Amino acid sequence: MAVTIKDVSKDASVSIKTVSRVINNEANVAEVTKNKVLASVKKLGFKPNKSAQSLRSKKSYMLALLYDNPNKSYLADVQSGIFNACKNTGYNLVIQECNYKSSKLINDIIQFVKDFKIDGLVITPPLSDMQDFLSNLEANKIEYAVIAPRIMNPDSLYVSSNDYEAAYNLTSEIINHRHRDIGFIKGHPKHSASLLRFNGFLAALKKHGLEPNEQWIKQGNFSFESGFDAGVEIFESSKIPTAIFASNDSMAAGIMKSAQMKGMAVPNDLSLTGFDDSPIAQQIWPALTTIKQPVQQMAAHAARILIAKFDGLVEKTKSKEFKSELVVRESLRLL
Amino acid sequence: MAVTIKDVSKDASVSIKTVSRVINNEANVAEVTKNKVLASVKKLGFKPNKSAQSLRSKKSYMLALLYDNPNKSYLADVQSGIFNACKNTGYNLVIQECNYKSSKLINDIIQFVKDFKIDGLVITPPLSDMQDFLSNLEANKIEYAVIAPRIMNPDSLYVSSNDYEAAYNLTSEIINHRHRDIGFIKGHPKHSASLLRFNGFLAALKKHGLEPNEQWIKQGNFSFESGFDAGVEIFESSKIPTAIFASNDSMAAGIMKSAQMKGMAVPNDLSLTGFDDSPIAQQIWPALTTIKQPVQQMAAHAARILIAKFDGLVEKTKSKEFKSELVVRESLRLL
DNA sequence: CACCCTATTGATATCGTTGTCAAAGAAGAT
DNA sequence: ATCTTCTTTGACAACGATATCAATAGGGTG
Repeated sequence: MAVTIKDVSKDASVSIKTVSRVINNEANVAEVTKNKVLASVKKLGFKPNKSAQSLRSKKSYMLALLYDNPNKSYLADVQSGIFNACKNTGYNLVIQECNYKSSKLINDIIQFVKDFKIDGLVITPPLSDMQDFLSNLEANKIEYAVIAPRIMNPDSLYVSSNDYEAAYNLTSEIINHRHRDIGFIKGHPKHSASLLRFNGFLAALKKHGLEPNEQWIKQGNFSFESGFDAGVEIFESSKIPTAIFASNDSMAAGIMKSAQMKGMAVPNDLSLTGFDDSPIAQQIWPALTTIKQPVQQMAAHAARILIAKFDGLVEKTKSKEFKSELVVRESLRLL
Repeated sequence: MAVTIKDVSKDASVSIKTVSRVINNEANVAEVTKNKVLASVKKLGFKPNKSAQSLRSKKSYMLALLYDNPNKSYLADVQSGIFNACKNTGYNLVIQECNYKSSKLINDIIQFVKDFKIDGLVITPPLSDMQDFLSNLEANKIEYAVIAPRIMNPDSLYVSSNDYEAAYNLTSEIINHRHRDIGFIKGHPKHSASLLRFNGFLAALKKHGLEPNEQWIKQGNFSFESGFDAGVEIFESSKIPTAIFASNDSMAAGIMKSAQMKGMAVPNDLSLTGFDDSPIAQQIWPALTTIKQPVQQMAAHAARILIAKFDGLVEKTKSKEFKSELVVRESLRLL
């Protein structure tokens, strides 16, 4: 039989309510009493029963991760980050796959949150950019934190990265390698990061007095296949760029495959850069020059600010922008 | 306020205990009563409160996935499979990363299961092959199902795949492409699949009257890097094989990278095959000939047999071996 | 010194289920 | 017709925590 609050109260010779006060860090408990109780808690190895707490307090101690993202590596990192943040907080994570195109989405999610009494949601792109979805959550008083949203409302909980700046820097790096004819593969149109990366790219071109060439700018969706298709199209153009900036690594890998199938060698015939520093960046040859994002840390932070929002025990934490860094590998060469 | 069992009991004019009986599918409820209750349940949209159930019945309705596996894609598939199996069963999944080398492992896990009152564990390789770990779980009366264990105890819950047979077939396919000099990269030594695949390879060689060449047989650990290193070593040999069978796709990708760095082209200078049909198999060029395993389905089945074991409601399900299939792509060529 | 206020503590109700046990009725045995 | 057994049902306790509210003690104020 496990140790209950009753055992602790007996051992510490106080009422169960006082024990409850101590473990919930409530105000107005005398220091002596508190220490006495804490000693008993430790001595007996008491752990509050989650179900009982949950039943009485109407909290589930569960977060849910909402995603509609085919990128397994990204998802794994996000999950892993959240799990780390949850450790020792008493919170747990459930994972909910969504379809961002579904018209029932918002109702399904509200139902899901109600059914499982989820305390809060961590929301990843592209869901994090669907304003009506988010306002709907708010209208239903559902707590959430978003990862990489388009609009960073200072009142809301979010984590973001400096996509614009990073894309600007990466583009500058390409230009510094004397490339002038640079293609660009856009990311998923619903992800705010796509626009930020594209704008960073355009700004860097402008800064260096270069004009974007529409023929070399293709719409992708962050998938390997979309990169491959974009590559095929670009290589059919009359003139071929000397470098291509793909908005993520999977698409860069897709382009590389299409280039190799055309008989072109990277980086000799074509320089290539990605974004995210996902595992594939190093698993192809030549390895990709890319931008490394602290995805795990971002996800962990999202979970932390969310928990902090509704859990008095936890230290308050704020929304934050994370910095990413340039990783130089072989896929980009000096012209 | 949510609908409770009390509301249903009023609506159906029966006692709460009878409602409880119906929702738990207990015996000895008259058909008429049952239907009456079910009608009320549906009408009111009643969902039992998990916390209350859990508190009273001492079940958590939670499974845990134990893993120590660096392969994100594999892990994502396993998770996804389990989540699918959990849907509509009322069970949930928590994920617990482990370190199979840790001496505290078993104690940590037992503590974890006790703390969270986990109903059952789904265990992936290499943990699924640690006999003392598993016996220890049994001694502590912890329910578990293993994925791809070395020893398939008919009394235990497991799912497996036909690794031996698949490796045999894939090797035969290589030999049918007229290769005689075939290298092999072993998988992680603690994974039972590694041995099965290697044995399947050896058996096929033998069947076709070929001798394995020790120089071309390298120990890997399923990681990209280990494949890369094995490739580097092999290509330093006096004689180079015409084909290499890597025990998984990541290692095959590693070999491909090392080959390309040496200036060798796949499949012209070297044929290459993988195993698992993970995303990377198609994200490199040329795409890998490999073995497709139904990982998601296997994981889902593992969850189902586990739930069936301790949940009377769910249909009984048995341990099962899944069949994998050969996927022919460009990385293997006819000599 | 009487009064009020605040800090501290505890007794008991409560959350929404399932478990225990007994009662009532139906069916079968003698 | 009576006794036994089985099926069906419900009243109420219990799970282990938090919430409510009242009681007590100590300190400050006029």
